[in-house]
Amino acid sequence: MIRDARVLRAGFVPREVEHRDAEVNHLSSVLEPITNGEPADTAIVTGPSGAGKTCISQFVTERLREEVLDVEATYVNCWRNYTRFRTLYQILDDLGATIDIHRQSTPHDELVDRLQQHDGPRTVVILDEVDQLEDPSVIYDLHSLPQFAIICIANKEEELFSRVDDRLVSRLRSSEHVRMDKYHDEQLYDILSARAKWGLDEDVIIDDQLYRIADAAAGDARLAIGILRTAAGKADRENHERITDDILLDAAEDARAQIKQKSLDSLTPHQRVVYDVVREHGPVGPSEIHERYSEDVDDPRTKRTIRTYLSKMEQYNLLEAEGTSRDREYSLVDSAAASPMQ
DNA sequence: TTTCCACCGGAACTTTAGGTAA
DNA sequence: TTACCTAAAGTTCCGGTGGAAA
Repeated sequence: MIRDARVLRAGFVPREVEHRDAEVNHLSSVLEPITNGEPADTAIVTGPSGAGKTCISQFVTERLREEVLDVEATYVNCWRNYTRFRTLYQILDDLGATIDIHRQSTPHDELVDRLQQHDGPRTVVILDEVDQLEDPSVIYDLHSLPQFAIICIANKEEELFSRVDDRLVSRLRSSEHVRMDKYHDEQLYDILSARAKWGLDEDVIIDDQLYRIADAAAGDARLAIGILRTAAGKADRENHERITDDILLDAAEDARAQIKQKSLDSLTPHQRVVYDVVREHGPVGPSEIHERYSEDVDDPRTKRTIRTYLSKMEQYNLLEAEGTSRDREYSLVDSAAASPMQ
């Protein structure tokens, strides 16, 4: 049933990108100077989740590396590498320059120095989910190094700009912006159809089912491909010749649950207790959350720390807050209710 | 309209934990 | 072993905001 599982994986970069010609050309033109050995401008790629931001950034970078011999590329997910240290470390690690760097005893400045001294080929640095950085000054660090071309990927440019200081805002505003919208259902259908063509045997899934996945994913290509992957995997395990409607229904729920579980796995034990309090008692106010949380753990953190946890979980789209002041209440985000499979 | 107070989040400070070097 | 260094996590303090009550 599954002809090529790679095609259905989340991080797969296709040979051809569907419906993003303008954005691909725009980003390619920003990186163009690199082909002549000159420094390139910083690019900012913005758009909603699943709009193909990471995909086109990697696609353009890959294509550049095919054209030019002396170009390196490195990818950093700033959600997982959210501190300045981890981001810089990840880049140095990709360049093979971290042998004698240690997490606790190497100062930040030494990592920047190390990057400055990097005398290898010009390097494209893709900073994905850059709005998740705790300390965005790392963008400034990289911006000042001409041998690195930076692609900053974020959901909303306002959120990115609101978190950086003035000197960086003025620099980023003069950067090239590539703005991307959600995919339409027809476009999502084309993407799914191409993935199904290369990844699955013939007649495993019918057009109507692909349209329903596109509809349920509501413009999010990552979710759409996730549903297709989950459905194909389940049908394969259960020895079906084709994907049935029941399998598709389950896959839509599973794909959403997997995305949520990924966020839950990144929580610390204390954060998890806070999440569970909201899950069991929400909608619930901050005072009650702290009260119940304090009953459930041996060494409770302060209210201020809990506020930081809550705000982090809001960013992860695990919780949502209503009200602005004394009427503030937190509850779980019900992602499944957003766009159920028909 | 004023006052009270829960809540938010920035800034500065402290504690913790892991690593180095003598 | 110990003194010292650093990043990360947590705490304290405090000004701003906005809903509720006087």
